[in-house]
Formats: sequence, C-alpha cells, structure tokens
Amino acid sequence: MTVPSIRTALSGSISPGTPVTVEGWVRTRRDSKAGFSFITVSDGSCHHPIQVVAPAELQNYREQIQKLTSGCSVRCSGELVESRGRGQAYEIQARAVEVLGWVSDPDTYPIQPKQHSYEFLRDVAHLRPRTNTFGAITRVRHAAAQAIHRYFDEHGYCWINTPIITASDAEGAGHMFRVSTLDAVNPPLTDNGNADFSKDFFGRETFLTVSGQLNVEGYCLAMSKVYTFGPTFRAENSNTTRHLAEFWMVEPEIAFADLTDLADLAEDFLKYIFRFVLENCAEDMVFFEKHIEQDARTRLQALIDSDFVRIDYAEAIDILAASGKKFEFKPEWGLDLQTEHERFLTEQHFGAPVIVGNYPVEIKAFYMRLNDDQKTVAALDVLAPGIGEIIGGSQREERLDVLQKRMTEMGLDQHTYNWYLDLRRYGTVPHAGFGLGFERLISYITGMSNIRDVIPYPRVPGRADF
RNA sequence: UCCCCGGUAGCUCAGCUGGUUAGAGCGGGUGACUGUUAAUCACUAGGUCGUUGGUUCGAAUCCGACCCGGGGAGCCA
Repeated sequence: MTVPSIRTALSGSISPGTPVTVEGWVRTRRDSKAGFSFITVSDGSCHHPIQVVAPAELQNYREQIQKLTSGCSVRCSGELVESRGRGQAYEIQARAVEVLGWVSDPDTYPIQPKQHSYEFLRDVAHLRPRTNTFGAITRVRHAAAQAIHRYFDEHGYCWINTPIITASDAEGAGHMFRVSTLDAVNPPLTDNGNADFSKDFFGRETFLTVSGQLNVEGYCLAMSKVYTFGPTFRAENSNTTRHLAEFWMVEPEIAFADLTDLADLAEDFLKYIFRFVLENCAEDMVFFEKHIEQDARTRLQALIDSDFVRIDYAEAIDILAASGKKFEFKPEWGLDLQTEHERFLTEQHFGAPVIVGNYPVEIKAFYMRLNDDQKTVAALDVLAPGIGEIIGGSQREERLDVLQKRMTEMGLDQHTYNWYLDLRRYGTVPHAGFGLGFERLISYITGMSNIRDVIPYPRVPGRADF
C-alpha cells in the first residue's frame, strides 16, 4: 500500500486498481442514499482535492463517516479507480476511512466551503492555509523561493546569511526594533539617566536588521556574486497594503558591476522567477486568474516576453510634467516620485514594468554612488503595475573619499561604519546591488492586493497574533 | 501618523430618513432525495446589533468618546 500525495494520486502516474492510502483534511461530505458517501479530501499538495467514495458497508459508516464535517482529518485506504462521475479523472474506492481528528465544534469551525473575506481569514491565520486561495498562495510562495535560489545558484552566486541582530543603526532604511535583555521596567542607568546599554547582552545597543546589504557587501568583495534571502524588520508605523513590519527580502550584490549590469540582473532575475512559477504552478495560476485577478497569467507572460522600460529620473519627471495629468503633488526635479507618479508611469504611460535610474543625490542613501554630474546617484527603482516599487537598488560608492564626504554631510558616525569603509580601503571595486521585497513579488504574481495575505503570519503595527 | 469608510447570527450581508416579536443565504442539527461534486428540497436551533455615555416616551437606526477592522497617503521593499 503506497501513501502518495493527492497530487501524485491525481497525476495519472498511478495505474487504476492500485491500492493507495491518502491522508488529509475533509473539505466536504455528500451522502447518497444509494449507499455511500463522497468525501473530498485535501492535503495541500495540489489545488484539487481527491474524492473518496466511502460505501455504507464500512463498519464505521453510520457512527463516523456520516458525521464527518469540513476540517476533520482522515486516512483513507482503498483502490485508486477511474471516476464514474464528472469533475475528476480519478477517485478512491475506500475500504477503510480512519478518522484521525474530529472538528470538536462544527458549528463554529471557521473554514467553510464558501467564500470568506480576507479580513476574516487574517483573524484565523492558523487555519486559512486550508482554503483554496491560501493553499495556492503557499505553493506559489514556495515555488518563487525555489526559483530565487535556483536562479542564483545557476548563475554562480553564493547565498550569504547576514546577521539578523545588528549594531549599526541609521542604515537609512527607517526605524528599527530594539533587541535587548535589559529589564524594561528598571534598566541600569548611565550617569545621564539613560538606559546603560553597555550592560546589555552584547555590551552595546542592538537592533533587528533593516537590510543585510552592508554586511553582504563584505562578502561581495571576496566572492564576487552573492545574495541574501532572509527576514527583515522595519519598525515604521506603516499601515498600507504593501508594508509589513517583518518581511523577507532578497538582496543580490555583484562586484565589478555598474548600474546597467544591475538593471540587466533585475530584469533577467524577475523574468526567470515568473517563468518558473508559470511552469511549476500552472494549476494555481489558473486559479488566481479565475478568482483573484483576471489577467494573472497573461500579465506575467507579457512581462516575460517584453523588454523592461528603462528611463532616467530626469526623463520620468519630464514625462510626468508633459502628461497634462493633474497630480496631487506636482512632479518636480529634486523631489521623490510620489506613488501617484509611479503608478502613472508604470500603469498608464508605459503599461509595463519601468526601471527608473539616477535619482537626485539629496533624496537617496549615503552608500549610493555619486554620478559625474555631482547631482545624481546611480540608483534604480523597478516599478511594477499594481504594486509600485518592487525593487530598489544602486551602484555603491566605492571611492573612499567620496563616501566619507557623503557620510559627513549626512551626519553619520564614521566610527560605527569603520569596517564598511575598510572595504573601500582594501581592494575596492565597483559593485552594485538591489533589494527585492519577497512579499511584494508574491503579491504581484498572485494578484493578491494586500501584502498581509501573502505571508503566513503577518506582523503589522498593533498586531503580532499567532 | 494623517484622511476617508465600516463593525448586525459561526461566515457573507440586508435592515439604518428612530416605532411592536431583528431578516436572508451559506454553515450546524434533523429528515427526504440523489454517482454526488461549494449537490438539491423541507424543517430546526442560533443574535446584550463593537464598547460606553448621551438625545428621546422609544435607539441596530441620531450624536460624542473609545476600541477594532478596511481602503487611501506618507515612510519604503
């Protein structure tokens, strides 16, 4: 007796008549007076549940099988047979249905075979993977993660696990979560009356990382092609459909590379992931197309087939100014692009992903490379329709003197970043990298409009349930 | 943090220009029927209308405060 996944059982690779056992959770049960019940069972391995035909002759038919409700866990053994009904090619003619776990109160079991609101499902985040939608999201998320690792592996990158606890604050990416073992109520105090972090676990003030970039640059200037893929934390009070306090970020960093190389990487990389997901999650993508976003697949395919638009920030400003469109904020050189501007460019003007490059130096981080015009830095954002900024990156400032000057201008403590400056003192090379928000990528692929629905247990201001 | 919108049964929602016992569908229970497939049909149970003050003879309905949720903006990935 084999115990295949439901995916395997339905794949056609097992010949009819083979004895099999499937294990999973009941979606629905329908009784027939002709003397049997239909039980649809799902195990997460694929979109479709398998139909189990349980005959009334089974010894626990009246006592147990007829009392199965949504959510019960079962182990069903029998023969895999070609289905006599429509809707599935194969089903299981059961010889035994063992109930592993009952639903103690079917009346209040939250997951019903019906449409639920996403808001409600967020309140039952531990049970929502049992729904069609979240099963599909979970499989796509997994496939995308696999695609990322594969892409980098095939292209000679090393995966670098940068630290989650960091001492460098003010990395320029927003507020950080403090990591401390000090007594929160009565911390040891300095003479000034402030908390004395020299008595803390690490002997200094520490935080959760907002980016692995600075650390990974060290490995880049040794291994040439590297990337990080791990959790990232931002203590921003952001309440939007595209921000999380805890999210996963992918940060490739390449040596001997400039902004054009980086843009090439971003485009090739995204296309690879989309191709991989379309091929490996075809069934789930059809589901998204049917129920979440009508052009979920065609949108990805069009993107794979097309060249990304590449423009400079200055051109973007010109296009916006010449559009004749009334923006709430007037586009003006020197100011950052507003969400409405980004949306106009990617959704209306180009109708495609747009890579915007070379932003004014004043609005970008200290480590971005100063261009020869002294006015702009070699930074880029990849804007995607419906999501906005999905990637942000730059060529890094590799010249020690220029970097030090910028740090001074921005009031950064060079002592803290001494190790980072070492990378410019000892064998510096041009290098570049970007950050890709993994959940934004999943949002884009699936068409799920709220980022809280593409991560298993979302952390946002005021909520850290589960 | 700011600006809008919302909170009525386990879920999705109607009721909201104040007026008797608060409704439907799904889900649950019972029964009928059927190789069914988010089955169908009948019956049935289930609600301190987010909380708290106020206005009123009377509040789910009007007003204030608070709590929670959603959307948009900013910050950004």
